[in-house]
Amino acid sequence: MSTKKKKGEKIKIMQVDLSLKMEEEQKRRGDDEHHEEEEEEEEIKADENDEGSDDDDHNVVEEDGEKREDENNKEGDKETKREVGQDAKQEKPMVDNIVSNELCMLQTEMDRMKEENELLRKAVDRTMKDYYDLQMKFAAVQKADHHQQREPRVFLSLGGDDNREPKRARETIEGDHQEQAKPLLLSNYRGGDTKEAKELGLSLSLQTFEEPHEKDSSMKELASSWLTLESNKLQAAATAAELAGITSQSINPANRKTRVSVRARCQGPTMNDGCQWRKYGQKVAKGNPCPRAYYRCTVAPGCPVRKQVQRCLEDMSILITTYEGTHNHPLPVGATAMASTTSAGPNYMLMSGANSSSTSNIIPESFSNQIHSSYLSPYLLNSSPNLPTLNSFASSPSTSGIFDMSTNFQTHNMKYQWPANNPFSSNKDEESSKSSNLVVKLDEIFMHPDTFIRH
DNA sequence: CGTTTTTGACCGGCGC
DNA sequence: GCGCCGGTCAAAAACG
Ligand SMILES: [Zn+2]
Repeated sequence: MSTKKKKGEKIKIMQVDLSLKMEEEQKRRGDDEHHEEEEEEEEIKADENDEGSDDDDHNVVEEDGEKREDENNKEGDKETKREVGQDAKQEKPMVDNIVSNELCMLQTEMDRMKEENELLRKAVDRTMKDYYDLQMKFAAVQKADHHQQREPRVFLSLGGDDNREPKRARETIEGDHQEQAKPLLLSNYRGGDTKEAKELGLSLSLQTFEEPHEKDSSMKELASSWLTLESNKLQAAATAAELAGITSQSINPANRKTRVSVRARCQGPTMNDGCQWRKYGQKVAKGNPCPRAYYRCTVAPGCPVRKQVQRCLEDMSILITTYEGTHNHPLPVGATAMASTTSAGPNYMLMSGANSSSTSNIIPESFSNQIHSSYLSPYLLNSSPNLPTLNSFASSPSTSGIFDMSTNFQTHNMKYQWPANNPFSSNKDEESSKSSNLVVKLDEIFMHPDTFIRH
């Protein structure tokens, strides 16, 4: 394959590193007011996770609800304030003064916070806009000089062979990411040395292969982007991407192949992404003792989408799944976002800076096993499907931050063991609980992670 | 009995 | 041209 790519096909890898610090910052500040109260609950939950880790669904649902409440809290502030005020009035005169003083202070404080919050929010919006503009420009530039690759890197998403060179590249590149990702989300992150930090991401990579003769035409339409949004927006984004992908499909039927490779911790032979697949072949790859399995989408008769699944040879618990092509049909309800990722290909290319080829995309097992993406989910549709802007749920380091399910890494001894129950230690769970909340925002797309990948 | 998996044959690209 | 290799086909087997 590698040879193929080198020669016959041109691969453009565009990497946009989006860290959106602003957003994160804002988020943190904005949410802190509420999180402080909830942190305890979260931790408790984390503990629960420790013991019975298999009730992912359950937890997710709960946490999801929680999360929404959390979001609502901002609006609820006013009410809260008033209520407090009323309460104060009912207090005895003695205390009254003190209380009212405190109240005033608190109120002013709150107002201040609100203002700040708004400012930050605006900042975020601005940033997003800017980013989008940049993205567009980038696309334009890409158009213009697609012959001179900016950061052309050839990588393969699968196969033992491609782990060599790309790996280096990834490491260097990811070095940057880590530094960003770490501060961003993992404030409590402790495990980290570089290697581990690498895993921070749930990054998804997409490659576009252009048929030689189609280079020019297809190139024009291609824009690769990484975007990160607030996690709840991610859904919308994903959906948008899906929809976009589908529509564009009809217009522009797969004249280019997209590839998405996903790494997930998964014990089963394949991860259940909600799509229907028929196995049509199996081969042992050269460098890897583990056989590679080839599947074809059977959801619709003529669907060209294929996927290949192979265990990572470095860590057998990791399953590398590479999706290729674009579905010619809507995905079934309950299909994984991953499975649909390819549909985003035509419009948005996601590239993991880290270049997927080797390690960038890792999704916790539970995650990979039960992600529903709900194509056409009402929730998703609500969120604002038309933003042209968007992002891919599966993108970059920043996203990875968002999904940050990666935080935890432990010893290296856990190869081959990915216990049904949470194998990891407590502090990790702390983190995971937090991240799970984040993840939950993506609810239908991602599920609460119970295991994590480390490398 | 229809569908999926298994598995060796087959094919095309590529390097030598 | 030959052999290697990744990928696919398809007949047979397994499955439900
Ligand atoms: Zn399909």
